[in-house]
Amino acid sequence: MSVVTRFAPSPTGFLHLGGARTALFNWLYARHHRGRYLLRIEDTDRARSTQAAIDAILDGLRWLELDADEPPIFQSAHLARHAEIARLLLSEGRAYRCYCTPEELEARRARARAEGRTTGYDGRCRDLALADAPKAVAPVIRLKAPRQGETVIEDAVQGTVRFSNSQLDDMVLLRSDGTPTYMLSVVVDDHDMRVSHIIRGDDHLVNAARQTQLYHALGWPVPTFAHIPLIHGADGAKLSKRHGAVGIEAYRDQGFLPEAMRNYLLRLGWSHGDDEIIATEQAIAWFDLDGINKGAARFDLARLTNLNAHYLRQTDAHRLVALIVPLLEAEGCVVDEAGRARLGAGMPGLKPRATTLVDLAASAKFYVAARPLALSEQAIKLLDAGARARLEGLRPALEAIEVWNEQALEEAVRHYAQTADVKLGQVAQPLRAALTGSTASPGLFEVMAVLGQAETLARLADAIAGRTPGPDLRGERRTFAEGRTSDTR
RNA sequence: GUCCCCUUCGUCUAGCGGUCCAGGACGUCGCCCUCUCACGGCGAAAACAGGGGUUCGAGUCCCCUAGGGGACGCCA
Repeated sequence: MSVVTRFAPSPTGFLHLGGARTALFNWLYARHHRGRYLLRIEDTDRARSTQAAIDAILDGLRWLELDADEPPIFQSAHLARHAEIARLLLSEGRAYRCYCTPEELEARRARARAEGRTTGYDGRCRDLALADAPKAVAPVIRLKAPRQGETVIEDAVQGTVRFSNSQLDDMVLLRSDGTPTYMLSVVVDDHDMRVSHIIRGDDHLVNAARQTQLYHALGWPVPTFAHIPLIHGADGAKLSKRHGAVGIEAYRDQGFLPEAMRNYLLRLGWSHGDDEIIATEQAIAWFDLDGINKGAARFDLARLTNLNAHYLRQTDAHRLVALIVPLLEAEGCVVDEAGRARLGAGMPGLKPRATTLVDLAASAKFYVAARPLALSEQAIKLLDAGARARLEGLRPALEAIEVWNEQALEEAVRHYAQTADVKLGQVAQPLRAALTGSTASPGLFEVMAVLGQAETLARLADAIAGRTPGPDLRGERRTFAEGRTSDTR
């Protein structure tokens, strides 16, 4: 039997982490078995489904590079087929018309709850004679579910889970307006799409039992279920409902790489021994259902950040430059070809210091910033009269360098420090402040080499002369650094 | 309230009856490297929820308790 998996989000919100991981697992499982992975948009709730949500989900999946093997399937396109199946069950006596109104049901539920009884439908219309049916109300069609015995699901993750049929009421298949419910639609679509493995959040575990009853009533083979535990927030509560609209795109905007996200999500609830860094190709080779844990996992931003830093270091300079240039331009930097070249040359020193694309861009900004450079407060403090005098003293040595490379620069600076009888740091730190506007940066000699002789000397001259942009610009710089990390648009 | 699921360091987890006075990773702390900040290297603190069984032997199997989560719609 060939493996067919699907990710079936309802477009009523954004793609959150739990959904992203469900998609990942389905995708990996299909890839591992050389099967097919499909995407189905469950848009049968016309009132709550929105195009914006559909776009957000599609965008998120595209960003994560979880491509489906066929164009997305819209469930709403199959409504007639679903209704037909409901009527088939009705004609076979496996379903029946129920005339209870939503108001009556709600009232009964409230009473049952108050009296401490089960709130499920009591089945009062189950054996209603057609003659006794109220003419005024449009009926729904409910499944005539078994009342005795139990419904057992063999879950690839949860194991054998038993539900007493007395706990499962007669679910609505077709609404009074003739549209199918989710319960009917999933079963029919999964069957029609020949889905072999249903991998989804374990909030669907009880649904699996009800759907199993439906499969039985239809005489269709039951697919393999794999209910994966939910992802909880750092506070231990369900992620999707209590953590607002943290769509996957928020992580993209915060500067995370899709491969880091995939690795993080993969290890949340699934493991392969002690392996932590698992590239996607390796994940495809290793992924299986019995590596999935049963307990819920909490989201840990520190871990995601660490993984992201790792993948950032693995990424070549060219791609990183392409990724941060838009961020730099959004901050008003003009990045021309020379700027790109500088950024690319500076990447080896920038990469190990960054954790996200956003802070990579922030720390790379000095390479493409216009002169005179904005200085951080600490940098300004560092460039006191004494420091500027030292820079002045160093200047001739730098001007005299003919082959401008790291080695020559290091020799020149160290030699100056020695002759001036000061520690290297007393020259290096002011120099760093002058060249980068900051007290922390990649290695100084690398910075100078990348900047080039002309730019280096020009920035040096600015610092010695005390030229800085106005305080308003410095304020803007701070806004840049702080604003990006908390930006969640 | 009813039903279902879960419970190993702060977090993600390894462990599928003896090799576990419980291993790895992130985070934290210390040291080293060092022109700053990182990277990196070395090291430290840190967990089997509690109680009963079963067994020669239990983190591993069973039961109970506690705690956590999920589901109970003419939503999906």
